[in-house]
Amino acid sequence: MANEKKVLGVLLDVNYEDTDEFSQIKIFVKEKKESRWYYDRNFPPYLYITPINVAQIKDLREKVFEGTENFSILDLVETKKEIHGKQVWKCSFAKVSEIVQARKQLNEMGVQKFEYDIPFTKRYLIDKEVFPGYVELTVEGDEVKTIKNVDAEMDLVNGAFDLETWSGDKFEVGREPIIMASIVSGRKGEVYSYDTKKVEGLGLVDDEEELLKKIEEEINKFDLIVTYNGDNFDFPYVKKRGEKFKQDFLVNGAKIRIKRRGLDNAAAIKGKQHIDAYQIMKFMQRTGSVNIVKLDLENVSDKIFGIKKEKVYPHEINSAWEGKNKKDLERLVNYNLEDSRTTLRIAEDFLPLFVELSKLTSQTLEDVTRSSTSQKVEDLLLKEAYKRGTIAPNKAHEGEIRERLNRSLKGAFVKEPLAGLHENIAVLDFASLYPSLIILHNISPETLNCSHAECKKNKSPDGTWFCLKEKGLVPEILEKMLKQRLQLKKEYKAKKKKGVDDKVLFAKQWALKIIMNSAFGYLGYARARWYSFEAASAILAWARDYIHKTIEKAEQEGYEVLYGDTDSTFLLMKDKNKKDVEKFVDKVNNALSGDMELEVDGYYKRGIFVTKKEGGAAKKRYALIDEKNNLKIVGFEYVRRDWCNLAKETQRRVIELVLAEGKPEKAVELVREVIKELKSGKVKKTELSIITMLKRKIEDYSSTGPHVEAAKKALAKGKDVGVGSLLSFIITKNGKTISEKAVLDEYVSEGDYDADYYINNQVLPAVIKIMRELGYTEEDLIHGGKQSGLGAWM
DNA sequence: GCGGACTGCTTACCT
DNA sequence: ACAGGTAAGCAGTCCGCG
Repeated sequence: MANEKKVLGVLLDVNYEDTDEFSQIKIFVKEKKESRWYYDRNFPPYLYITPINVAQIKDLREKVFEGTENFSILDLVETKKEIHGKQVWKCSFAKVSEIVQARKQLNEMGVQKFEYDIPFTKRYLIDKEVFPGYVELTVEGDEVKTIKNVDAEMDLVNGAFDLETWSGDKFEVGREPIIMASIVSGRKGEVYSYDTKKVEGLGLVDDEEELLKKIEEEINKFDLIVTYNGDNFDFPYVKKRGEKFKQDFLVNGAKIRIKRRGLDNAAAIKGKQHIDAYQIMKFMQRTGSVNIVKLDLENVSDKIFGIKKEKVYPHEINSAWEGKNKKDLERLVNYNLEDSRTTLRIAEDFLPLFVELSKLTSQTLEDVTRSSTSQKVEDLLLKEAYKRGTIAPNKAHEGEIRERLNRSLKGAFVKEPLAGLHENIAVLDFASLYPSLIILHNISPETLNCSHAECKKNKSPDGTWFCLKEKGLVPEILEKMLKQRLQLKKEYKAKKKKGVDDKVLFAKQWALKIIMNSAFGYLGYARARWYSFEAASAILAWARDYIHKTIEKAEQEGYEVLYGDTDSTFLLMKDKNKKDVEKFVDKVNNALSGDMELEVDGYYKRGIFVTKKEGGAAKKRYALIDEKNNLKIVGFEYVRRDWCNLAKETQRRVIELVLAEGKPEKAVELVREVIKELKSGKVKKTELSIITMLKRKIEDYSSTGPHVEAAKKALAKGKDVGVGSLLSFIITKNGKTISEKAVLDEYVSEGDYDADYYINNQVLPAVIKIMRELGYTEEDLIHGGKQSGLGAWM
């Protein structure tokens, strides 16, 4: 074509808009010199149907084609695809809205429909087999003719902003003025305000309206705009304040859209990507990649970057801004700036991971930083299913979901440990157990109980079997991913040896790991398109089988098996050494298929398992120490946020004294010191706070524990405690029951705590379970018994 | 009327 | 709003106790 030209740039955003006649895809591409929208007017929305017979097709054509309904079918063509043994037809429409209309009509006609609820922009990326990132386009004017990804580094401008607002007596988005804002990009950082004093590093503008304009101007320069909770705070705030001044806050020439996303909001900006770093942190927390008690910027900065950050509390903001005290104003300016800096840093640290997740799932960064792991798995499956030419299963209706939820899966096997102190422990585990099982046994919804007699060889311990002739969708994808990840890990290690820490390589393998590890959960997730009770159940049955057999073999080799959970086996080495253990692992692996691999997770010189309250040894709770004296504490109070710091820290030190030094007498001494300290009334609030999440609305609790009662009291004082908030409370002296005594720590004065509670319900229980295994009783801890050693008694 | 045993509800953890 | 398995605290109730 004469007017065709090639364009290289970064595909940043995908949208669509309606003309009078049709819906058109528009994509935002950042080129070297300019950024602009291109349109694809040759991609109509569509769905699939399986008509019952020829008459029905004719009927569809006649009745519907001519627009006798409030929609018209653009095209109705036969495809080579099949579902449930029926021929599939592709039915296209001019507008997205017509699909919604047609769905009703098709229901009435009794025509089965598929893939009718895939968002149009998602559909586009799937069908074009393209993901957000570097692309090469051929265009004619503003029209996209072809699009494909090319391998190149993205060159985007990232920037963060953060608002400070006047702190009124009621917290409501947009209610009070914005009084300060910081904007950071690269090393550059600026803070703006008005109506206040001049201090170092603070730029002054005329008024709030000017401040809004300034923010608008600055963030328009960015491709990726980063905030911390901008979905629910910063963006809705500037939007509301803009409306108040009858001056819409515009980014890229468009208003900010606050979209509903499940139970949450998301602030979307056309042609740019809004990255909410708080959503990133929540995702990292959910997937267990980080474990931070509270996800405020101070904690995140400290725990992720090791940088302490000073907080300015809401009640300090107003007077600081008024500027009576220059120091306070400077503190506020610095706080505002550091919030943006930390925010940008979080985004830049984790963005490589999300870029890779975006490539895998073909979703924009905006989506991939906000979607759940199950959504990511589903996006990947939709994409890969399209490539294979298979039709995606429909989403289940509520009734079906309820039925699915009624069936519960039998889970993994957990061996009851041997309680007590143990020496020389080897921990073995299966590498990526569930993905390996899925690949090895070709477990997928569509390979279940196939009709070939010979596939019954591949029978799971719970009786179902999986096809051996055709590779299933899920195992096919996982196999590719597993191989790729192994390769990436190898490359990463090789580079690291040369002193290069390749963050992109690391992110690539990390993204694969996250998706692979979620595949099993996805199959058992009631709302999944590819839900399969039988597949999930078979995976678990095989997993139980493998760990049982591993334990059995170890015992045959003369090991005593201390403990095991799901994919791990703890061996007592006794007279055996590391070489023996490795030999045993090799032997097991030789008997296994190549897809399965048992590995040595680590060797530990000592470890402790404890006795449960009601007798028997506690599962999922233990502590280990290796040759280098690294402590690994699992499941105990120490790792739980709903125990106070004092109890947790005392427990850690007791474990350390017992495992590293073998000095229980010192532990007794320590505990007695702590008790004395508690009795003195001098222990600080920060040591006594217990953190518990309010998981539902207050009125929905049938049993109100301490955190609920503390929330009630706070609510009465006008504090906003909503579902999902982390409550930090203290057991005070006032009240009868523990719940009555519970008060949020911000309302408690230093020294007002129930020492008996903290001794008997926090410190002692956390510590006695360890000491009991060494023969100590609660009495010994309180009164300092056994200091002279056991010998004196015996 | 009191204390221990037990139950149900609740949360956070492990793999 | 990915799965099940697990421990344990707290509130409330039951039970036995002349």
